[in-house]
Amino acid sequence: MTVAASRTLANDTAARIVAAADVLYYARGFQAVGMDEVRSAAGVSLKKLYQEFPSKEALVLAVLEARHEMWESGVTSAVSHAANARDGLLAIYDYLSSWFSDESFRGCGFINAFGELGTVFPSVAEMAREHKESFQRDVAALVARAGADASLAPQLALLAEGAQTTAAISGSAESARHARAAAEVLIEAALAR
Amino acid sequence: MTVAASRTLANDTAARIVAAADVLYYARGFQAVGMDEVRSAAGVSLKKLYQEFPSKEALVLAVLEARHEMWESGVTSAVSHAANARDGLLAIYDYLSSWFSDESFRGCGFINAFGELGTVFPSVAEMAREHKESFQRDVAALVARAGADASLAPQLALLAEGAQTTAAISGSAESARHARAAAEVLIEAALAR
DNA sequence: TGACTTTGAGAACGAACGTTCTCTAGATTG
DNA sequence: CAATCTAGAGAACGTTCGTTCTCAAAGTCA
Repeated sequence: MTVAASRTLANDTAARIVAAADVLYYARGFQAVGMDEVRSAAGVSLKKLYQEFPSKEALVLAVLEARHEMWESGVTSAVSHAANARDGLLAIYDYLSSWFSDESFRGCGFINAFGELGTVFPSVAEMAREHKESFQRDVAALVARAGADASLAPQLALLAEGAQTTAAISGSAESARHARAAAEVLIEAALAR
Repeated sequence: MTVAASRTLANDTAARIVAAADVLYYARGFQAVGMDEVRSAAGVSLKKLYQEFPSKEALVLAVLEARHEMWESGVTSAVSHAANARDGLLAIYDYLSSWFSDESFRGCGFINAFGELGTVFPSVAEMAREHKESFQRDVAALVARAGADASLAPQLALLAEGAQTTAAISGSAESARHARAAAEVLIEAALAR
């Protein structure tokens, strides 16, 4: 077996483990899902699992990393289909709306991870912080492109954050509509100034 | 010992247990704190602990109940010192700001509980839902008193929710300022219509 | 083929947790 | 005082979990 092939195989295995763990962790919480259940869902031996991820903490971090990339590419894709920066900002809330409508939606995985593991694994808290900062930067870039004052960005981000937790707890996707409506008012006011 | 005295004693004991558990649960998470640690912090025997709360689930629910009442009275007090309904709405964000500045602040306890225990204890998920609905009603009542359209209420609530999670993860209280600034714009726009 | 390495299945281990049980010392009551 | 009840301290129990270890089967290569 060539080096390239073995690396691909290893990545495939790791990706399969991460995908299985992500579904379980997100649906039921990190502490409620044991390594043995991940092993079973991923169809892999416990030895291989610990070979790819030397501890549960490492696996959790890999899952969050993958989740961050999924989020980032989802937002980027939604924004890129908009005609201009203003519509791009609003597209974020449409993206949220479709996410909230997904049957498996259970809030922001990073907020959940922060609350559950933030104190026991500081690395998890830091990863959540990085994820949120990354989103803030994305919004700030769009706000700048739209020609609005920079203070608009954290306000729009707050609406997105609030919509996520509200949708999770209420079980309804309507918070995305409310967030979008509020964002429209804030953007209009910022552009009129 | 009279019936009244024994009831008071029982309530004192229960309140002490709840207060100790609240501090521990909020600071470190529910699953990270065992019954024995609660027992030790409350200075009570394990037998008495289980006599007051027959299970950890019951204790968690009592802690959330107490947290809800603290939140409710804090908001009510902050709002009541405002000159009018509009200022009352803004006072909510000032209240959040002072809460975020507290060293022990670690996000909304209900959001944390929902993420950590929502799937294993449906009663916890329902309690979080009730808490958030209660807040929505409070905001809606203020919005009505201010004479603004009812659609403003969920928008203002989203800002408050977003500020809480953002403050928790970022470790900064500035999200309360951003939320307040956005709320001012939304309220002004709603009243001008 | 035959020696050696790798792998998978799952048993095993040590720790932690929620909950219950035991035992003893002190309080209560007739 | 003697008999009975209560309550506290913590041992014990059964389970779960993260992690490691065992052992036999399969694969590799000279």
